[in-house]
Amino acid sequence: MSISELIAGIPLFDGLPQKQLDEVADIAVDRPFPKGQAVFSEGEEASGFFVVISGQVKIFKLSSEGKEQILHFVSAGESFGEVPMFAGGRFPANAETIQKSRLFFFPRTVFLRLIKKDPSLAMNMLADLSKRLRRFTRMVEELSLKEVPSRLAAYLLYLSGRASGSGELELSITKGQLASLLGTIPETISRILAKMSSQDIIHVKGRKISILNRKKLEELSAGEKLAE
Amino acid sequence: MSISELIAGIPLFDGLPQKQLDEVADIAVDRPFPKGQAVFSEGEEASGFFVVISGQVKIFKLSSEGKEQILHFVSAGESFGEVPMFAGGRFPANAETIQKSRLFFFPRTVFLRLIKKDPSLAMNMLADLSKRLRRFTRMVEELSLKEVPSRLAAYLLYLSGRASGSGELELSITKGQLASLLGTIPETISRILAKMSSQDIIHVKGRKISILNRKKLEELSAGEKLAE
DNA sequence: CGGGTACTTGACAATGGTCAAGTGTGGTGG
DNA sequence: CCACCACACTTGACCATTGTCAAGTACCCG
Repeated sequence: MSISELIAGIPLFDGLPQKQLDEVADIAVDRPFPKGQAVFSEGEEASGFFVVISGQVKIFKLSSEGKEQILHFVSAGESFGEVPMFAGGRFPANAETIQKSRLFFFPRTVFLRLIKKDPSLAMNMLADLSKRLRRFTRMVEELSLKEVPSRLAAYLLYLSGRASGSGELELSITKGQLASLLGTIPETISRILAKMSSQDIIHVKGRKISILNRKKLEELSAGEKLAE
Repeated sequence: MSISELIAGIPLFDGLPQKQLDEVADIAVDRPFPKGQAVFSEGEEASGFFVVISGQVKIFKLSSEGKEQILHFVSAGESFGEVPMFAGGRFPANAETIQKSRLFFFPRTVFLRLIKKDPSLAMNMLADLSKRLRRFTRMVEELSLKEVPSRLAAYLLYLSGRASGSGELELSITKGQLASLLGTIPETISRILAKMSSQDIIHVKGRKISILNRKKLEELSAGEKLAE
């Protein structure tokens, strides 16, 4: 598949005229990454941003003691690292591949020129950043207003929403990473999954989870307490 | 002061040519609000966004039990409610004045037209949204990786940074609101301030706080524990 | 001066993190 | 093909942090 075709398939560039797409394709730098490699680190000078063509990248913050809070996972078609392009300066978080990945890198200055010329590209980026702000809004809400069982329930419902079929879903990440995404630790996830299992709300088999009682999950996600 | 002059003083519109400024001024709706009035609520259909001309607005989320997490305070010159303009749909949080305020309202469709025509306005909005994303990133980090004394220390340092003179600062909000901004409750704030006082790190007199030991505060903000 | 709100303080409970000691399980090399 | 190792995961005991509830004090505004 040519670079041009790949670019055309990226939501961020959706709806752009062919001429613009070609210009974008011209400045893309194709970069392969092995699994588990840092793409950039917090505080590093930002010279551009990335789009995931294949694979998966995690964006995270580290505490002084090394505990990590995952902000989100970036999958094929999604971009990351644009914030410093507009806000200026440095990356506000760390990025690391969790699978063998292929990324396109877009140098800052060249890309800025494109945006300044093309309002529709700017509109796409505005929509993208706005959606991300909304996700963060929800994330802050969940971290501060909900306890872990609620967050986990919400996440399972979210996964099942975009999964195939009924209540069968498979985690694409380890439970440790799930814990970090929900702002907690693997032990807590283990305990809560065990509790949910024993109450026949879900059934867990390795990384496969089936939802047995969706209504109960929804109640939990809305703030109801998980019984002992 | 004319609407035009007020518009010209808003950072979001900084650097726009006079012609654009006039167009923006033409669509602004001048709206006064008394103290403590809702501007919009979460989930409401968004028909535009707001800029604070004077006064102060709090943006917050509510849990199912009514506990509130303040996302930020918006002061003169700053805007809020733009997310649904680009992401579509509804407001992701609540907005309420905490002082008698004067707001300008910009209807969505008209403003979108302006942006689509003018890349420099789009660039300003991109910079604005990016800065906000960065603040949220830090907020998520603090909520999940730091304990309350660290968050409070960081906030005091942040205030003293933008305050006049040395270590003298005055809270512009109640301690209850401060608690909600830091993702906790007034009692906890009380206790930690008392502890910091007794260790001569700060001195508290009503809403006036003096920093006596900045180094210690910086250590706390970096994750060090507050002694008993 | 009164009344409401903000704030403080104490006793208590619980959520969830830490530490430690396991139990799988998948992948690699012998 | 199997043994072994590393790593993910589980489970238990413990405890720190922080939220809840209750009561009382200070303070501002009319």
